[in-house]
Amino acid sequence: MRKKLGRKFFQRKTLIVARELLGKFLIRRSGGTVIAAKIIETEAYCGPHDKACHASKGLTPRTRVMFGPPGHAYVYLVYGMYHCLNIVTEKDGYPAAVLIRAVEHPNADGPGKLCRELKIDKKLNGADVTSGDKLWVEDRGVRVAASAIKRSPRIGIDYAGPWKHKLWRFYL
DNA sequence: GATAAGATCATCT
DNA sequence: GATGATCTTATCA
Repeated sequence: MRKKLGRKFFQRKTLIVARELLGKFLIRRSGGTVIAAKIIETEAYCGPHDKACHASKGLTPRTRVMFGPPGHAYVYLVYGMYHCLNIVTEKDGYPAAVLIRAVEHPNADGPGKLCRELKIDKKLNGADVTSGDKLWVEDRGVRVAASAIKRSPRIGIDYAGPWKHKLWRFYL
C-alpha cells in the first residue's frame, strides 16, 4: 500500500499530525537516487505563543513558510552547520510545523544527521511535499499501535522556559 | 548520567 | 554583534 499524503493530512492540529507522521515514510528523490525511510521521531512546534517555535517572534523572511499553507517543507540552517526539516501544518496563516527529528535509516537519528543523509538543504525550503517530486510523505500501511508511541519533552530548547516541559516530542 | 565547549553562518537586533 | 529547533568530543561526578 502506497499513498502519498495530501494537503488535508497536514491541515489539522499540529500535535495530531506529529503523532500520525510516526510510521509514515519520508521519500527523498535526489538525482537518480530515491531514499525512503520510516519516520520514527517528530516534534510539534505550534503557533506564535510557543516560545520554542521560530514563529513566536513574528513573521520574518525566514519563517514566512510556516505562516503559509500546510504541506510545505520548511528547511533552515541551525548553528551554521546543520539543516532541519519541518513540514508546515494547520491552516494558511497560522504558524505551525512538525519537525522531523529522525527516520529509520543509517546515520539519521537526529535532525542534523537526517538532513545530511537525505541531502536536504535550503533548496528544498518552501517545497510542496504534496505535489513535488523531490520530497514527499507516503502512507505504506504501517500500523502504529498507540502503545508504541512515546512522548517526552522537546530537546535543545532550554531557552524556551516553561515551554520546554511540554511533551510535544513523539517517537516510536 | 550531566554539563560544557567548539565548529560555523544565516538571520535577526 | 549576538544567537541558535545540532552534533561531537571532552570532562566531571
